[in-house]
Amino acid sequence: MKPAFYARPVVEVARDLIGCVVAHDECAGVIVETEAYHDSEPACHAYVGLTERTRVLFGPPGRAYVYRSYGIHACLNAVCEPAGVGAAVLIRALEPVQGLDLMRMRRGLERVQDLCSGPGKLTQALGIELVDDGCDLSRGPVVIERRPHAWRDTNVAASKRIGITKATELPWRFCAVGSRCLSRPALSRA
DNA sequence: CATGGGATTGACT
DNA sequence: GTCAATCCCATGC
Repeated sequence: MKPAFYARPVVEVARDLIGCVVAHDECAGVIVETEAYHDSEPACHAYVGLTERTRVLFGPPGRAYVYRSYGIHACLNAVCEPAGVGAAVLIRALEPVQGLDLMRMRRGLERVQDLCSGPGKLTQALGIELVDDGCDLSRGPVVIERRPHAWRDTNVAASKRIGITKATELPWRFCAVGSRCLSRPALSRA
């Protein structure tokens, strides 16, 4: 999608990205899980202000923000809101739709539900790495495309974000209800 | 320049 | 359920 899609409140974009398609290097999957992050809350990398790492986060919307997690995994985000605001949507899980065998090779696993059911898994499956940080999501190499017709009316559930220690109460995680490719079930306990 | 902490995953008890 | 792997980056001396 074009930058205008991302130049809106990050929580809205996180919900609207469910059902859209991420594509890179002959592989593609439908987004079934996202989380919103905003520089006003301490779980967001941009909370510390403008640094070399957060430069892309504070830049124009519609770019990829890719960072290394736990020294091992790469995680993919879509930068949102106008330039000057540090906000992004973390892509947490996909349902694979193209390039399944290449994904299996990169992951070393066979089952479809093991290929992209987590933020570190999907970047490995699609071959997304830190070199993709800052790339234009409407031009590539990493591309996000609008929802296929079959995903037009997907039911979306909101819940608390996963794996963070700060601002844990915000209901900024969004899941496609019923998907078998989520990193964790959609409904968190109470 | 040294240090500590992750927006995680997979293997193991 | 627990825990190590591993590197980037922000912070503090």
